[in-house]
Amino acid sequence: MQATQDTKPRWERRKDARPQELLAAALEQFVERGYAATRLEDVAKRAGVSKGTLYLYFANKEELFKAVVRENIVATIGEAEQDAAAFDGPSGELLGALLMKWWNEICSTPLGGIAKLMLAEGNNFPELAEFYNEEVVARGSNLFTRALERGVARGDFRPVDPVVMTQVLIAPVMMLLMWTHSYIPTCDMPPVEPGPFMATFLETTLRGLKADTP
Amino acid sequence: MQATQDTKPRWERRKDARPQELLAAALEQFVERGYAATRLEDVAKRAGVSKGTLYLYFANKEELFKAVVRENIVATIGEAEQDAAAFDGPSGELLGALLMKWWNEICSTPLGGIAKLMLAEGNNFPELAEFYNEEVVARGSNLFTRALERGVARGDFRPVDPVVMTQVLIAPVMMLLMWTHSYIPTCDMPPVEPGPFMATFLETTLRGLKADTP
Amino acid sequence: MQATQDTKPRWERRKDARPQELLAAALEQFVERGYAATRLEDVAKRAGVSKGTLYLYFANKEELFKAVVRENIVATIGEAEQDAAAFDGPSGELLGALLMKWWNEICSTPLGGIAKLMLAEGNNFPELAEFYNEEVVARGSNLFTRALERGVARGDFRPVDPVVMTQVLIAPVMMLLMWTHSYIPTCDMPPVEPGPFMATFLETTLRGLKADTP
Amino acid sequence: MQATQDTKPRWERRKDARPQELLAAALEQFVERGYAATRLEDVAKRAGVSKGTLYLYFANKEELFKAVVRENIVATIGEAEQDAAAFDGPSGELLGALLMKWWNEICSTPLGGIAKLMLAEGNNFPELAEFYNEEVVARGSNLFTRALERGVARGDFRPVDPVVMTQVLIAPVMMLLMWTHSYIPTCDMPPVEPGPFMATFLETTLRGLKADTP
DNA sequence: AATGAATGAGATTTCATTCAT
DNA sequence: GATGAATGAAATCTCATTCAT
Repeated sequence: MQATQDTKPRWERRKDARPQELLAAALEQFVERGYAATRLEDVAKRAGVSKGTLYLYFANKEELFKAVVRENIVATIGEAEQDAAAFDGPSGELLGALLMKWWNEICSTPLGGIAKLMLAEGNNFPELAEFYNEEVVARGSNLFTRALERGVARGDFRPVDPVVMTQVLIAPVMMLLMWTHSYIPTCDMPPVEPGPFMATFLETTLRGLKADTP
Repeated sequence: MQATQDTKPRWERRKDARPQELLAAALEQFVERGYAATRLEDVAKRAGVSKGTLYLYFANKEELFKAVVRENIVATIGEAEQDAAAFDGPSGELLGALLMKWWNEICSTPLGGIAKLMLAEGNNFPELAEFYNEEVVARGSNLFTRALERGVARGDFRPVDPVVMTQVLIAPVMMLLMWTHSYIPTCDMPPVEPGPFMATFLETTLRGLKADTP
Repeated sequence: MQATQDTKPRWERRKDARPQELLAAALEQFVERGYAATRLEDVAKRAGVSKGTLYLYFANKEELFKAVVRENIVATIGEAEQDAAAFDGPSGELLGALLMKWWNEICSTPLGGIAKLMLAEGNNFPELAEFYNEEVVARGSNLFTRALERGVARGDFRPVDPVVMTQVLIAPVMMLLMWTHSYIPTCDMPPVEPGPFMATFLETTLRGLKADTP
Repeated sequence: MQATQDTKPRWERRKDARPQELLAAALEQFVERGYAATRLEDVAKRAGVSKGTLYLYFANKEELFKAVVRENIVATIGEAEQDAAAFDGPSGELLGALLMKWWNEICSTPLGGIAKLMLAEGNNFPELAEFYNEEVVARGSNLFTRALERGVARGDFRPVDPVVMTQVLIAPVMMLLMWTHSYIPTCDMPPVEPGPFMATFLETTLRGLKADTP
């Protein structure tokens, strides 16, 4: 099992691994510096290759970025969709679970930096914005909207507009993400601590959503 | 004519008048394109002057940006501090008033674009970030934290950590601001509408903050 | 008259002259190296300016090239059109005059290098080819075709297809142009000498065109 | 099977076979795109081998090009030299036959593209130009010059300078070749059609060459 | 012999900043 | 004070050539 069944010569295994290494380096660099400010040479240097090598695998900066998104984010959304469909219990719990999973598996990881970046630079790169909205934002929002509809239908929640409420729910987490990936940590501000923030937010919001008891 | 009621020497009055136009143009351009992507040539064109003229009044791009912030945002915060100190009534109302004022007078105006920009690009320009935190973020947050402390002290609110709760309160408005100034409006997503968003958010949060009734 | 009526300061006169200097440098460089092999840095160096300066006057390499063509060639064609319209005499003379003028004023000058370049590289730059055909080739060919039609109509020439004959007439001059602007002069081949070539060609062709005498 | 009727050692036979495919691919690519614009990767792809393989057979791009010329053009010239020596008849016919053969067997085939390319890019690649002139241009021109000398000596042609007249004869065919392999066919110009062009050219030129009848 | 991943010099283009007028 | 022409460093992308396997 641990003995190598891999019969390929080393350099060929290297070739297979190369795109992953480049994508990892690109993710780090994009998150650290943003899209426009990321120089492909730095991505290359981080991956330990030359500028030219990047172009063997990705046609240009834009395609590199899209590949990072596809590789890292799109996949995760599918899982969450299945989790939500399978859930059976009070809607407050479903909502809390979705939000925590979203936070823990995407927002708090380097991937969160991608979301920040899109919000920050989407205006200047319309094609990327469109791509990101279709592949990520639209599908992600849906998850929460459906959970809210379920909650209202079951009487778990007071009646709210599920689309607007989705935005209200998403906003604090997105903002926590923005702060986490922004200059804030390096400043003398009282730092935003994800644990207490999420707890306070959830407690407050789920209380605020609860159906009025007569 | 040459007698001056204005105590400033003449060249300084001139120096006072011209920068206003430059700052207005710079604000618009920074909001539209972000800090890094703003070309000084476009700022100059918008102000109807030459590129060189900008350098007569501002040492470089960074100083121009700082001047924009000082000119537009710092002043407004003082007012709000006074309003809050003078308020006498239920803390829920105070909080709601502060949040709405913040939204209406800053976030929803072009100035909101500056906040977005700092969040988005602060990492790449640490000196700007530090400046902005000291002059804007720190003083602004304080307002909300004190209102929360007042509410808890008066028994208007259930006991919460006022610093964390400040972050939870600020987050959705900041996020609304991000969305308002981002690519979202141009996409096929259901648009985020400030009115319903703020209403839903306030209703939900103030309910969630209310002291438990025995 | 020779005292300067020009009231502009020197640098401003320089500004007006600048585009001309750049176009002259570009013409030389394009002719010497071809379109693709011309580096804008070399054009700049030849004009004694920096790379960036070129972009103050021409949006990119393609526009620079088009400007060279417009500035130098398009104008000359208009003149020839008027000359031809005004001509009154035997068609053989008209044809000879047109061919000699074409050779003397365009083909044998650096401008001939542009024609060579288009023939050589047009395939790789379709937009340039289209531009050049519309502005130069189409209008130029017309001149000869009309002169041939006139000659046949007047009985100066035996009946020939004027379009095909235009091509046959143009071909040797074009080829002389190609040779003149090609590597040939630097080789140990017997050089092609324009004077005898044109004389021999005209003599032969005009004899061949003459209407049969009964 | 292993007994060889072929006297060459085995590795040399192999080395003989493979290059043919590479040369064919290189010819096509050079003709299609020119020398400088031809990427060795495309040549390799066309030949169905890897880029590295090219370097096993040809030291570099330049040697590859020379091999293409040797392989395809140099051989053909020898044949024509023999045909001309054996010809017995009126010099007009000989000249016509040589020109038509040249057109049909070289110029109108892909090989014509090589001639175009040399004329177009020779300036930028002096070593190639020298090589091409020695191997191709000099020997080719000779054929026509000798036929003209023969015609003048026999009284078939009026007295002309055979070297200059060679250039005048060659020029239209070369030009037809240039047009055939240039952007012209793709333009809205009246296309140059080889059949009528050659007929018109030959008719006109042979008439123009004919000795004056007393 | 054959591969194809990797390299790095070099080309076009952009833009904050300077400075002669 | 005001101008805007000029600069040159830096970013993206290309491709002939090399070399480990």
